[in-house]
Amino acid sequence: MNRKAQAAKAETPKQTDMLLRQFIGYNMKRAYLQVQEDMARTLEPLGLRVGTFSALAVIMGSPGISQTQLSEVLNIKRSGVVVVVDDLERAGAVERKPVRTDRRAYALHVTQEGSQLWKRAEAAVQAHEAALFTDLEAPEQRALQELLVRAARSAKHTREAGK
Amino acid sequence: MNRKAQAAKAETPKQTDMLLRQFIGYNMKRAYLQVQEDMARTLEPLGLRVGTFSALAVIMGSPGISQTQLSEVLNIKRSGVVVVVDDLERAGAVERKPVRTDRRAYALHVTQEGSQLWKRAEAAVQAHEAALFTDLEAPEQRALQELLVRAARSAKHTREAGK
DNA sequence: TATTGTTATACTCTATAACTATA
DNA sequence: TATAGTTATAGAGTATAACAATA
Repeated sequence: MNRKAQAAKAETPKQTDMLLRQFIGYNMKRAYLQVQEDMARTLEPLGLRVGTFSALAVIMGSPGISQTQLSEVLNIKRSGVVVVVDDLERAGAVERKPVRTDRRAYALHVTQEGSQLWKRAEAAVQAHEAALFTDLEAPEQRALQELLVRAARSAKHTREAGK
Repeated sequence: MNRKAQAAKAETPKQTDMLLRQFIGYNMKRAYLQVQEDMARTLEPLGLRVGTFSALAVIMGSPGISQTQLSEVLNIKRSGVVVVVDDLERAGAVERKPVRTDRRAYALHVTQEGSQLWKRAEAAVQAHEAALFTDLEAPEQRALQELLVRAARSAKHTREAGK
């Protein structure tokens, strides 16, 4: 890229998206995409993607959970869970154990290897988020957390009420 | 779904994702996905998707913008812009006008029809966000807005510094 | 040589639908 | 009949790479 093009690029951020900035949804999208891209890069060296990282976390926190339950927590379809669990099982992080009371279902468990992987991944993401949000004071980060949770809940309620 | 399954589903929200809730990125994702789904439904009757809505807004705010500039604002590749602009042009909302000084480029302009479409879409999304976030007081909504903008900026700075 | 818009192609994530084996 | 997991397939959104026209 030549000097002229670089200069033009540097000038671009003069808010050509002014009409969009008024929308919470738009700002959510921009913030999310920024963060998610970095998240993926942080997890890659550990052999995880955002989806497998999330699944590993849920199975860690709820040993014995079924794939159907996992699909509800992660808000994806059962068919999508198969791929994610296949991936984690191939990596030796998770096991499908038979359920005595229901031979159709699997109980998902994190292996010892998976447990260690989780610890490393959790620490990596914690460190990464700490670095990522240095421009926000700790109370501001907590405020953001709370507002995001409440916004998601509000949106969910509104949708479910409007059926 | 029978009664037993419904009961099980109703019980599910006992925070099996506890280990994920600590991460801002996770809460951003959940909130964003909730909102984006509703956004898409709001725009559908107007013949718009989230991507074409955003592009229309930017072209409204920056008449004569080129496709390359648009790709930078929207954070997508030039090849992706072609599809979006094709869509808006087919709908009669946007025109590609030749640029005298550069015969390779197009200057994008919103037609009168497109301008009216934008007004309807803007009002629809405003109304929808107002309904969606009723659980948040107006000052909280503003605080969320500001924190999202700063979080995105912080993440961007961190990434660019870490090259 | 570099850039604009374009096309063709591929990849990721997710959804839908049909299937099996159990319940 | 209904459910758990699976498979095959398709769609949306985006990326990469190569191209013609123009700078």
